[in-house]
Amino acid sequence: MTIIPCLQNDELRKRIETYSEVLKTEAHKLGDHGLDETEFYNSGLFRGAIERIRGQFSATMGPKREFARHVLNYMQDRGFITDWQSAGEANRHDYSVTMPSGRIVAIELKGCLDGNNTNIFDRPPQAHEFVIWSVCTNPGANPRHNAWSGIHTRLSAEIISRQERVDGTIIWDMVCGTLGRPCPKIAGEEKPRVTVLGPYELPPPCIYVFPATVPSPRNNPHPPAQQLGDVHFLKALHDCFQGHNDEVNYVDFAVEYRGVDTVRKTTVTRGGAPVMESAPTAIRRT
DNA sequence: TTGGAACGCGATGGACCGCC
DNA sequence: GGCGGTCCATCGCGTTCCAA
Repeated sequence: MTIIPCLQNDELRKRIETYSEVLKTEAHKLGDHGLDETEFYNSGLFRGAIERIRGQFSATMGPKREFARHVLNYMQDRGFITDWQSAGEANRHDYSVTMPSGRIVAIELKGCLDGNNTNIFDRPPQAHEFVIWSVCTNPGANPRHNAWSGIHTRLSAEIISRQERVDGTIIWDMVCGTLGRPCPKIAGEEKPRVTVLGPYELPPPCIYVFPATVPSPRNNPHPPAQQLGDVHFLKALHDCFQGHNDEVNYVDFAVEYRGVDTVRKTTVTRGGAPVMESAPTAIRRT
């Protein structure tokens, strides 16, 4: 068992690696820069161009917000949520959602979860629920690495060290269910659970439910994960997009002191069985 | 010694804001 | 409206640490 059912497309990964090698060795033949091979690779032109393209991809939030807008409108149209609005640039979170129960949910949109940026979040004081939603638009990314890195390496350490509660994480985007990232949850189904939503054809989301309280070595060393129904937005998303109960992931963190270190053990349970468990790993914060 | 995990940093673009 | 500065976002990579 693994932390997330889907996996990196191995063929695509190999093709990316092969192509990037070609690009590195043949790039001087492209364009009209007028440099010979040695001059080209010494000029910084190649490195600069690569960084510029990468930055353009990284900084483009448009398609991610478009995806979230489609999903939230769909949920609102069907009564799973009452209302939603963009939180605006002044706020640290991206969306504020009102549930039929009246609860206010703050949603923070993130990328692939691997990287220090995952740790940049603030739970707004008015939120009854706070959810982090990973929208990874890179079909070549490794979902298993990113899910584990995000939940254990980044979020668990941040939740514990900053005492900031996160109710859950969603790993689900427009690449899910495409050829680049086929969804094992619906593979082989006679009638695949696909929701057609604007330009997207979406399998059920991958949902991770976190504890209701922040773990603390002395007072609260091992709080259990909440039930899905405790986090209204996650339950609504699960129901709206045809999730099965045995597909929901429950995450808990056990913390303790070991010498000068605070260590945490992250456990992910799905379908009643542990699917991933870390060793007790120290939180390093300088 | 080596390989992998953890995590901070670098390079860049986009959004916003104030000033002219 | 255009320009420049600032802040914050992204992902990949480098460094450090530790277990095998």
